[in-house]
Amino acid sequence: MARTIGSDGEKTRTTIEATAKRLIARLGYEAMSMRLLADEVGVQSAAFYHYYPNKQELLFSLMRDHMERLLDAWDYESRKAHSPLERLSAFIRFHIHYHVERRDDVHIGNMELRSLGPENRATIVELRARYENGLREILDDGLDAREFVIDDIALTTRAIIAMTTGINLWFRADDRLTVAEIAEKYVQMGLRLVGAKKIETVKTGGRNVPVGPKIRSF
Amino acid sequence: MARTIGSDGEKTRTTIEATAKRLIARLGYEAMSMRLLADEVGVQSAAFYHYYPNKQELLFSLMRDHMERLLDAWDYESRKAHSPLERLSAFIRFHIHYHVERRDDVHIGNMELRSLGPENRATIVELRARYENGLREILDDGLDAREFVIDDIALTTRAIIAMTTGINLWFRADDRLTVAEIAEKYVQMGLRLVGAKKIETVKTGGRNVPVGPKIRSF
DNA sequence: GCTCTAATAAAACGCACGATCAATTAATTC
DNA sequence: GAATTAATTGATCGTGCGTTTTATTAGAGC
Repeated sequence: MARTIGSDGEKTRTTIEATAKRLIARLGYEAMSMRLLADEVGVQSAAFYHYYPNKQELLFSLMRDHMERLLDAWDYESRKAHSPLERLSAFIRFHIHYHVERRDDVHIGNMELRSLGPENRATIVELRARYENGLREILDDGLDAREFVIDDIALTTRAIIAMTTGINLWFRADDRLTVAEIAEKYVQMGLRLVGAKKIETVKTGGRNVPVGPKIRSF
Repeated sequence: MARTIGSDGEKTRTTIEATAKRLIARLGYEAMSMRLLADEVGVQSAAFYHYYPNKQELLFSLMRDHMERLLDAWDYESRKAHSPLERLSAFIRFHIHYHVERRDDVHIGNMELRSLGPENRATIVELRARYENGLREILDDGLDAREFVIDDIALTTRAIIAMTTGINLWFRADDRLTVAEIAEKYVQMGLRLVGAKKIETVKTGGRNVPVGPKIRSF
């Protein structure tokens, strides 16, 4: 046998990517063999090399695509909020929702940096830094506007990223809290961390809109 | 050749453990071959099996020993502090110092859970939960004593653990801040997170001793 | 100094790995 | 409907894996 009936390159490529994500997230890149991947996809292992030159390139492609989608999504989302306080809340909500809903991507992004070659690793590290800078800018602006009280912006940035990303380590869909509830609790913790107070909001047309006068912490 | 001059079981065992830690932390468990390990230790790969039944048992042993040392160390350290506020500060300081000074152990503990078999994994997960409970109890007590304002103890516990453990992702010894300075900044962030205020302390005989009356947040 | 045990070397086992190659068939194009 | 291109198989390559077996030597105990 050779080409199979109903075979479709685009479909196979998509299946390979989805399956690889699942397997790498569960087993780790090194532990996922090309034979297992091919089995799960339902093709011979040689078919893979029609789509990628090698295993490493697949990993890199998955990680880079994830980071680019993440940056695009935040870029789009960040336009909706304006004051530093709103923007920080929006960032935390966005980060949590995006990460919890893409566990495999995020897990691979966090665990498999070391499985990348030096050049590929550098590319991903740079994309991560760019994402982190999105948060850093918010804290900077909030400090300038005297809305936040922050001792060390770099550390606070990392602390907020770490504590929110950490949710994936324990969150299960059948947890006592929904993602949205968890996100709100983390927004509160984040606001505490930067010395701001939680503002009251109402849902208006699917958006959270602040109520009452702007609160300054001092 | 067989047994070599000056060979000493205890010394070889120690070298194997130290080398394995280094290699697993850098390359990952799956990516570290027994031949490389043996090469770095300076023996033939067969010699390893005089000390461990297999590769998996080595990993489990490293992870379990690390967790037991961690629990013992905190058990000892925790006796020194008394009020919830002091205890939380002590926990954060301890956690950061211990983790930054044992990067390889911690990295393996965080990254290689999935490389363990189901039973071994369960054992380590239980030890981790026990450690986390140490922090949870502090938050519980602080809430009971009205010293802390916490919305959700479970989440706050995880947030503090995540943000402090995250330091290892970026800290380098030649950073602009020393470990001690970083620890103090995280203590402040931790206290903010639980709605407490940082207490002034003086160094007295190597210990941090609070100054002035106890501060209540309400 | 002999005996016993601890610590290793050297070689090899069977297997699974990532990757390649030639052959073959389905789908597409003209 | 022939020619071309896309998609895949099946077999195989060389390599490196974790582990085992056997033999051998160094050190410890009496």
